Amino acid sequence: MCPEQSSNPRRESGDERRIAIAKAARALIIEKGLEGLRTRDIAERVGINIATLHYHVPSKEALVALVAESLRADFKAQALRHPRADQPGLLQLRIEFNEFREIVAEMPELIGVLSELVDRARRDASIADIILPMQAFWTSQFADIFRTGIADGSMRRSIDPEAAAVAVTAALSDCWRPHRRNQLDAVMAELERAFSASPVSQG
Amino acid sequence: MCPEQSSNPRRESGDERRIAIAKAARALIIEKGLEGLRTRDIAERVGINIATLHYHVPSKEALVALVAESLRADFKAQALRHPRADQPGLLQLRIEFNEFREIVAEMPELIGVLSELVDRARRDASIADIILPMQAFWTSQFADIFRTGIADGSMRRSIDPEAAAVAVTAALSDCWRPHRRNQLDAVMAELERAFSASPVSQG
Amino acid sequence: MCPEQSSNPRRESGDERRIAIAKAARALIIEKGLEGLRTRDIAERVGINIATLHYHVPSKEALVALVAESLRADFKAQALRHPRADQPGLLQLRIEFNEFREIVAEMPELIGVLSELVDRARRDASIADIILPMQAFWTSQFADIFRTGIADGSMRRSIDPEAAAVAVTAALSDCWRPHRRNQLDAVMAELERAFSASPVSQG
Amino acid sequence: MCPEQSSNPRRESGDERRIAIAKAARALIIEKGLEGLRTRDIAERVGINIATLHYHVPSKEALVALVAESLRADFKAQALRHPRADQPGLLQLRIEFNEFREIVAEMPELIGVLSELVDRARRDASIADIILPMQAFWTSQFADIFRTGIADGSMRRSIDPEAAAVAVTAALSDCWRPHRRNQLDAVMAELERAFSASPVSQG
DNA sequence: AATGAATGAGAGTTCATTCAT
DNA sequence: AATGAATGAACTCTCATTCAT
Repeated sequence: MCPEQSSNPRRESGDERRIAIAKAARALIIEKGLEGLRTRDIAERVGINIATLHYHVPSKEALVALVAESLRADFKAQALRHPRADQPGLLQLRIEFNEFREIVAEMPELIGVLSELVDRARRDASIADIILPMQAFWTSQFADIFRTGIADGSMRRSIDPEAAAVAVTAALSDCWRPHRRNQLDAVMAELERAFSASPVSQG
Repeated sequence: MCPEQSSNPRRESGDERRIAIAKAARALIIEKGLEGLRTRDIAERVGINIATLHYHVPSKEALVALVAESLRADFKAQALRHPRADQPGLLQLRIEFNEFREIVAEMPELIGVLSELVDRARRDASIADIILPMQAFWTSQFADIFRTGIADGSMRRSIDPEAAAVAVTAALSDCWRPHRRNQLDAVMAELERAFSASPVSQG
Repeated sequence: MCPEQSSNPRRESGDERRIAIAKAARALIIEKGLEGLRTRDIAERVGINIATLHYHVPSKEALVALVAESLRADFKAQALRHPRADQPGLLQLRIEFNEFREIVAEMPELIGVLSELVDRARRDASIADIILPMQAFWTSQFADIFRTGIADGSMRRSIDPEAAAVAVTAALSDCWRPHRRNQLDAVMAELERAFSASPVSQG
Repeated sequence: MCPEQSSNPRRESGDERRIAIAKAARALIIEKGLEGLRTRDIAERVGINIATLHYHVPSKEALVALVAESLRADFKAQALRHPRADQPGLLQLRIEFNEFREIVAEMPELIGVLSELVDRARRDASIADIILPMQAFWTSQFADIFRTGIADGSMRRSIDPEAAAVAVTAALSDCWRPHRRNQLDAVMAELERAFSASPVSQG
């Protein structure tokens, strides 16, 4: 929230600056959208000159790629925090949902920036190269869970793992949007019921 | 000879021009994205001068609102073509899916422009005023269907109508994107199974 | 000299503006060199906004091409003023020299701008396409004169017309430079002697 | 082991660095022109940091002066290699032409950089101070030759030594340009005929 | 002697908008 | 209703130069 919070020394190493630039860019993408992103705003928020920004990140295209990369790094790091091996599929789904809740809570901009980049990936191949594999990876994680759940009997046998995974990631992405945020829990609960095997609860 | 020749006459009534402008703008939004939309490109495509465009649509903000309005008009028109009263909920869901397939086939840009505007609505209140009600209307249609289906027994009783409706619209919107288009049918089929009452198919 | 001499109305036709832009650009190239040419300086001298300049001439590359074109137009116009058909070669050479003196007097910047563009033509194909033919045309005019002079006996028989033409145009171009200007007449006189047939004056 | 290894050591004496910088600058002036010369490109080619370059050569103006100086040094060295005292003027002219051919062959960039600097000298007094004397020296060498040739009867008596020298240096400079290079021999031959006394060959 | 980081000034270009006709 | 010309504000990017180490 407070852009000048960090010590902000006159001189920092290149890596630190690049990280700070990516962070500022992500915040600004959330505020103004990717199309409203201005290099001068980023520089100002980082506390450096516009020319210094270009020293660290040579072009706006490279800047967006940097943001995409930083997104991927966070995403992977998050994915590694919750091992779910050897657990029933339905439980794994719940774990994954909790993980998503954590992401929304701890890095509220991650999903938002991601969906901006997904949009741009449609028209920008260099973004697509970074973003689409991420999206595919996320989807494939859910597909794996569905396959596990079908096999261990915790999920409905008729599930099409790939199609279900698409539906789930789409729903989660959509619920990230502020006007949907309050429906996140209800949607997650509905998705659990939709894929759960338990015919009992359906009476 | 015929004064109403539609092939780009020098002078057209204001309404005709505004419709042509909205149409050109929608096509360009699909091509270049909302952030890549340029008033000059629209004018060129319509075949008028940039100043003439501003005569008909006073500002870019008004232009985007015009696009949103034209979207709403098409959306409502489409919604009225398929009466579904007095049919089982599950069948209504299928009808709605078919309707979506028609939209994708006949007006492939409608959903794309809509999702661009939904994104922008987050940061632009004047767009939100037009777009969010549309989205809400679309979602509420699905919620109604789910309520009907629960009541008539064609759908799973445990459905949360609002949450399910959000999941469905999110999945459909996501499948509109080119790289998901080929998964549309599979996702629709999966959604039908997910909300259908039939315990038989689940063993 | 006085940049604001002309009436400088608020609005002019595109052609008039383009001519004024080319004129201002030529003057500035003489003052600051082609590498010191700034679009903002041109706009200021013409009395228009920088964006207006870009309205008339879309890019700096196009601007330099415009200057090259304007040079060619002036050059051709000048070439047509002095018919030399049916005269002895040596006399034609004198006429050509007088013509050059007129150019230096009336359009002192023409040769200077030309030689700047010749330099740039070495590294810029789009300039080369316009400038090199001009230079070739100028050289070929002298070669023709030498051929005539050899045939009619007014010039030395051993002349290599092409080589002599190169030497003459090089010498004239060089003498255009301010620090050589005062030697122009002496050099021209020397060139006349160098190619004249009259062995008497040498004997 | 050998501390004076010339293959780009980390630390070199100031003079060596300055020589390397001048050499790199000359090559880059040929490639991109004086207006396309960038200090960063020079540093990169020398293999040093941009700040290090500024340590050795404090400003770009000083850099261009350094190039001019290095040009003068090479020029003088070349001039001393061919003594022509006590020979007929026409033969001296041929020797001088051969010398020019050697320069073009051995240091092809020397004339090119020189003519770039001559252009700039028009607008830059500090360059003019170095370059114009060089040019004057070169011209005066030819003027001396012409005076000798007139005196010893090997050249046409009507020659104006100064004017002829200007014409010759201009022609040679012009023929240095790539698109004229193939005409160099023909132009030199023509110049020899133009100043030779031999009326016999004109027969 | 050398360097990574930083910077002010300024470059060309773009764009929605307005003016005069 | 239409248009060519004009514009202010803002954009990304470049470059010679300087600072701290």
